[in-house]
Order: sequence, then structure tokens, then C-alpha cells
Amino acid sequence: MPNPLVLKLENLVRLSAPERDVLERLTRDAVHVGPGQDLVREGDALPSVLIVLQGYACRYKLLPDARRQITAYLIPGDFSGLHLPFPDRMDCSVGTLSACLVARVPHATMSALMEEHPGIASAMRRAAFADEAVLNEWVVNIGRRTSYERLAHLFYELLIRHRAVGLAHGDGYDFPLTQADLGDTMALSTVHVNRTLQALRSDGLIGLERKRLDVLDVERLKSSGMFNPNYLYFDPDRRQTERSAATV
Amino acid sequence: MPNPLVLKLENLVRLSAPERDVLERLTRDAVHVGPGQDLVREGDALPSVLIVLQGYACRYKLLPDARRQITAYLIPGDFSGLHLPFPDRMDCSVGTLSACLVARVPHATMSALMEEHPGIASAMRRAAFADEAVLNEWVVNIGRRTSYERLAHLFYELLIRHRAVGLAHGDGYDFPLTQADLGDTMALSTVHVNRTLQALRSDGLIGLERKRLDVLDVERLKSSGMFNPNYLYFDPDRRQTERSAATV
DNA sequence: CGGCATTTTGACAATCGTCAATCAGTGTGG
DNA sequence: CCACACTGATTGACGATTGTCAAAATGCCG
Repeated sequence: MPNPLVLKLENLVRLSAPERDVLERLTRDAVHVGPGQDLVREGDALPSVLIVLQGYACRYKLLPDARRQITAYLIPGDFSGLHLPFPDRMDCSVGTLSACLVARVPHATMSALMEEHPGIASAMRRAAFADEAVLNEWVVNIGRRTSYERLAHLFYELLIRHRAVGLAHGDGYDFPLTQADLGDTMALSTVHVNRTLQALRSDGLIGLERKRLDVLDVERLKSSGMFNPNYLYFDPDRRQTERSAATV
Repeated sequence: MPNPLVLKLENLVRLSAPERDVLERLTRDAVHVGPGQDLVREGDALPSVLIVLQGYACRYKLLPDARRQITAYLIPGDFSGLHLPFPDRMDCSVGTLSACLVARVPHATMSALMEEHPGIASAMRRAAFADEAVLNEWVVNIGRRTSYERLAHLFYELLIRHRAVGLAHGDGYDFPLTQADLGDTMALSTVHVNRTLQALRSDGLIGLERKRLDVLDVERLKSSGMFNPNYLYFDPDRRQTERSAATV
């Protein structure tokens, strides 16, 4: 099975065979974690770099009254906590949403490796930066789009991200989250997520059953979410937009 | 007049006198830019590193139908676009909200400087990371807080950030934005911003007039926004929270 | 003073959240 | 194999927050 971290990075940088080897060894001893488990909690000391190899994890924060906001999904190939020994402790929590396979790489190991392999270092930093661009887009999504647009946007983004790591099956991908998780992601109530999903389904944009999401009309989903691939640095469509923007 | 970039970085790293000198020279030839001007537009090639020395700038995105979402404020000492020659072009725009004084540092200059002064390099990277933590918190703020909490949280955050660069006057600071700008920041309509500001005022939490914001009750503003300083790496209060968290 | 941007108000509508109940799916133990 | 429990999905009724529209008031600047 191809290594999702290698696949993710290869969208951003050309890796040499030895570099790929190093990355595969890095993620060799990963552990299975059940769903709904915290990998790190806000306030904890900085953990190792967490690399997700299977399943969905997320970064999230809790408010004192238990409102939860998920600020990022970590799908296979995504990692968290690259920034070396700064700051002193976590400003948010990381937890699993589904059963996951997760590698923990100590910071010392990671920095030694990045020193020895500048290509990997560069790739990892670019990936971290690309993830920040996703966060930025999520602000726009949550702040300025309707519930319908929001979910359309999210499902399209996830399609591209799954494709980038070879985990899309046609236009579909695994989606094992509950509607409550979706609500905490897109800042909607569970009930409203449910109603909006029904609208997306009855408009023929998506199918969602048995923990699998199928995009039934890729173009219409993309435009319904007002999706602009500008921010997805690993999306092949991005270059095309660039060219057309240059022409204007 | 003390250099806001130096002040900002000194919250994160101890700088040597020569390092401070280098930074001051770096920001010496800055240009004045009027309010409402774009410094870079989404899709443009990567510009120089932009360092704000006076005024409010912001990062923002526009949707096709002109909805706008501001995703970050750049106040004096803040910068944008540190990430070297990646990606190829901007995924969001940067513009001024008020009249600003802005330094543009070419990437070549910046990377040479960072190579020669690892202390500065480390400080700048930490600052960039700290800014990402702010973005993360904004997702929570916009997603999970009411309009009242949202504005309280923002005004408290800005107080801490202004203090960090020596620009708070007592518990007040410059705030030259319009209510429309505030709405595009916190994902509220202008009308609702107005109503919420009136509530904050009549509760005695803030005063806001003649482009100046005064926090009238710091503690109550902080708790109204459910403010947790965990994410503000330059907030002196942060360490205290850390200690008490460790005791629990 | 006149013009323009911004703030403020009021009335009304739409989106979205809450509450509470029901339905469906899954897994367990007898 | 079925009863049972539990989680998650779905529905309906209702209410609250927030947005929209439009107008009036205020403030700012030349």
C-alpha cells in the first residue's frame, strides 16, 4: 500500500528514492487508535509530530461550556506539530474522529531527519504551509457561506485532498464522521447539518451512506460551494486557474 | 519611536543589539499607503515580505458575489508572506484598512538575512507560527461564539496584541476600522455589528469613539469573550495559565 | 455649507438553533 | 435467532439570532 505521506509530499516537491525510503521508514511503526480518542490535549506539553496514515483525526478546541469547534481534518498523509520545540505547549487538542493509524515521530528524530534531507524538510514545510492555507479558507467558509455552500465546499475540498493521496475511489471517498462531527466542523447544529445534507442529496450533488461520500456531480458541487482551488497547493486544477488568471 | 517589529519579536526570543539593528535597518525605508488599498491581490505572484509598521492592514478573501471575509489583522509589527518562494502565487489578498506605513522586503534580502542571523530567523518563524495560532482561534471565534462574545474576544485579543508592541495606551488602543470592516472580520452584518457594539458599550465593557477603543472593564471583557490566552504566544498572562493548568 | 461615508434605527424576513420525539442501524448477550 | 441497548439519523414545532432593506441621523472633510 503506497505511503500517504509520500504521496502528499510528492504533490509539492519531487522526492528522490532514498527520500521516499526515509519517509516510509519514518512511518513504519505506527499505532492503531480507536475513534474519539485524544492524541494530545490543549495545554499539554508538545508531543511528537503526529502523522496520520489511516482514518480521520482533527484539531479542535473546546469552549468552557463544551461547545466544540474543529479547525482541521487530518486525513492520511496529514501531520500536526511540525514546528519544532516551540511553543512550549499545545494551544489546541488533536483527536481521532474515526479509528486511525498514527505515527508519532519525536521532534529530535524529525529535526535530525530534516537536517540530513533538505528535500524532505522543504516538502514538509510546504505541506505545513499548504495546511495553513486550508485553515484560512475554512475561516471564509464558516464566516461567509451558507450552510449549503459550506458543506458543498467541504465535500469538494475533501475530494481533492483524497485524490492527492490516492484515496479517492472515482469521485467518492471514505467519510466516517457523524453529523454531529460535521456540525462542529462547519459551525452548524446537528439538526441543520441533517437538513442541509438532505438538500445536497436531493439536488443530486452527493450521496452519503455507510460512511462513504460519493460526489455525484463534481462540477455542480464545486460551483455550489463557490470553490476556488487557489488555496489548495496540491490540486492539479490550480495551475489552470493560474493560467487563466494571468490571461485576464 | 521604538520599532514594532523588534518589540513583537522580543516577546518570543531575546534579540542581541546587532540583531535589533539589522531589523531596524530592514524597516527603515517603508512607504505610506492610504486606507483601503490592496498591497497584493489573490492570484498575484508572491510579493516581497510585507511588514506593517503603522496602521491596520488585513488579509482577506472575496467570494464571487462580493462577500468579503477578513482572515487576519496586521497591526504594527505583523508581517505577511514570510514563506519563501513557495507557493507560486497568493491564495488571498492583503490590503490596508487604515492609512499604513509598510515595509516591503524582497525575499532574497530576507532569506540572506535569515541565513546570517539565525536568531532573527527563529524569531520570525515563531512569530509566523504565533499568527497561525491566532487564525486558528478566529475559526473558533467565528464558528462557535455569539456576536457579543465574538466582538468581546476580538477586542480583548487586540488589547493584548497592542500591548505586546507597545501601542496600548492604558487599556485602550487605536481602532480606525468601520463597522463594515468589523462585520467582514467577525462574519456579521454591519447592522448587527452596530447593535452588538451598543450592547458592549451599555454593559460598560468598552468605549469606542473617534477611532479609539477603550476597554473599560478588562476582566469582564475577557470573560465575556471566554478568552483563553493559551493561543497568544506573546501574552504574559499565558505563563500563569500554564502553571495553574499544571497544578490541576 | 454641501456632499459623502458611516452610524444608527425600525420593521420585517430568513436562517439556523433548540427541544423533544421517533426511526433506523449496529452490536451484544441470552 | 431475537430482545435489548445504544448510537446516530430524521422529523416537526417553535424560538432566537442574525440578515436585509430602507430611511434617518451623525460626523467628517473639502
